[in-house]
Amino acid sequence: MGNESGQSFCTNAEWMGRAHCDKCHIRQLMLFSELPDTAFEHLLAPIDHFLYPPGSVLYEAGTHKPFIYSIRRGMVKLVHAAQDGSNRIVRLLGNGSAIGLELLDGSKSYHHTAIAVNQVDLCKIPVSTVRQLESEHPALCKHVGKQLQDQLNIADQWIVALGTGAARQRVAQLVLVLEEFFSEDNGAFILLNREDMAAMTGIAVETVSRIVAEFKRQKILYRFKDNFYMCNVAALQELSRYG
Amino acid sequence: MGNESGQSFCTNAEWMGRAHCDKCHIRQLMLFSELPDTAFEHLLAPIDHFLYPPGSVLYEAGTHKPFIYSIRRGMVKLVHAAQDGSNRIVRLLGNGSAIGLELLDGSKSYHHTAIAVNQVDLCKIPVSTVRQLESEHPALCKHVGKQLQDQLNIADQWIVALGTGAARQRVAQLVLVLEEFFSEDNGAFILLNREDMAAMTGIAVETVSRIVAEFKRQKILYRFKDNFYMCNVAALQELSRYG
DNA sequence: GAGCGTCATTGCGAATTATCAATATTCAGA
DNA sequence: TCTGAATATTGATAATTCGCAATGACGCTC
Repeated sequence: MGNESGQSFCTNAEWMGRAHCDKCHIRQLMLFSELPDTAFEHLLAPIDHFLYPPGSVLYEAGTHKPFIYSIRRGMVKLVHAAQDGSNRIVRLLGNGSAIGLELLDGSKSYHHTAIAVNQVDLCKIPVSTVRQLESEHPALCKHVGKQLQDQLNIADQWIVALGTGAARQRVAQLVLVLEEFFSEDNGAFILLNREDMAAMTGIAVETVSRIVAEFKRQKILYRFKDNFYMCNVAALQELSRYG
Repeated sequence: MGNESGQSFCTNAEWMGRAHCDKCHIRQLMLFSELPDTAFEHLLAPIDHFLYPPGSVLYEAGTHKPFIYSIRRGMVKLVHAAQDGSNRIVRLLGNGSAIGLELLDGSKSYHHTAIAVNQVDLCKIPVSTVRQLESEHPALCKHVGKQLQDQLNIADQWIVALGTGAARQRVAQLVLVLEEFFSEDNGAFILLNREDMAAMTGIAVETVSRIVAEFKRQKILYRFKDNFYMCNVAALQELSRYG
């Protein structure tokens, strides 16, 4: 159960400039979808746009910087660190998700540590800006609510799929989650390292490795290119149900 | 892992009359806290007030009735039923929590089955009423967001505390959760039955029973009265960390 | 291409947990 | 108080999973 996670604390984020929300080509996916272009004309604090390399720590649990983040592209893991040094991945979020929303609800600090899994492209939004926009555009409040509801759905799925059943079932479910939410256009997805997979399912690293290796031998899971994999969805669904 | 759950579908709810939100003595705890008394003057659809006996099914996953529920008193479990007949308890909610909020986000049906654990006193609020109030009082939207954030926090805690570690640790955490969130004024709390405890932790019923019995022998957990128990919090915290 | 560090895989014995079956306890009614 | 049904506890054994250590695979640098 213990995974020490030697995640290096590199925050060599590359600043990509001020965000131009009014011209953002993916705004319909983001937190500010449906706000009028004019909403961004009088912002008191700037929204910055960053590119983080894999492994970057976006923020740490217990700290407080007055920013929330909207993920344009890439995968972020929300990690809960236990006192004994082990850590559990609570949630995996991708394109269009907003993180750090607990700050909007009055929380003094972030509830998790957020770490970039691959290269992450995001906008860093001051809490004050969100509040300003919320007061001028009450509709934004609904979008925040929608984000929360989405994350609640993901958390529930996590509990049900990754927290129930034997190890083989959980790993099968995990691969299905990766396939469903994080596959690229070509249908391939990043297979996380075994340590992360263990931290997501609550299973020992070696056990995860054994099961993944088994899936590979059975050709249920196979490498597509680099660290991208593809899988036999039907076979995994069968496994996830009946072991 | 398989628990068939012979939960009887009894919905012998006792109607307690129309709710008078403007005079509700616990409104500050509820979804409509901080709305002015006048907010309730022109409601198009009525808010009803019910008392449900233990075991009542408030609603079932996949169905849709246009109501959300605000729990005034009592404990409700949100259950996810798997195809194989087993079921997992995703969340336990009590006084002041609102359930069925997924309907506000456009979901066509409830995401879980909601079952009263003990006697539950709640208000049944038409979705249309919430929408009406939201449009007249944008502040309500924030309260819905707060409810969602609260539930997300609970779900995260569930993942971390009840989904990680060995069986003994999980059961210890579960008892601590019951103690923290559901103890009465006298500090005692209902110890759920073993089947429910198993469905919350993802552990076999017999294993849960063994561990609970062990706790009782060690006087870490002891009966206070009827089905109310008290526990040694420090000892359980120790156990939850180091097995 | 050799050397090196990191991560994945595998073997193996120990510890934990599931599962089936039997026994005890509790609780609601009669 | 007695009785039967539902729950809880316990025993025994099989299956799974853990945890440690060894080995293998891969990428990177020199």
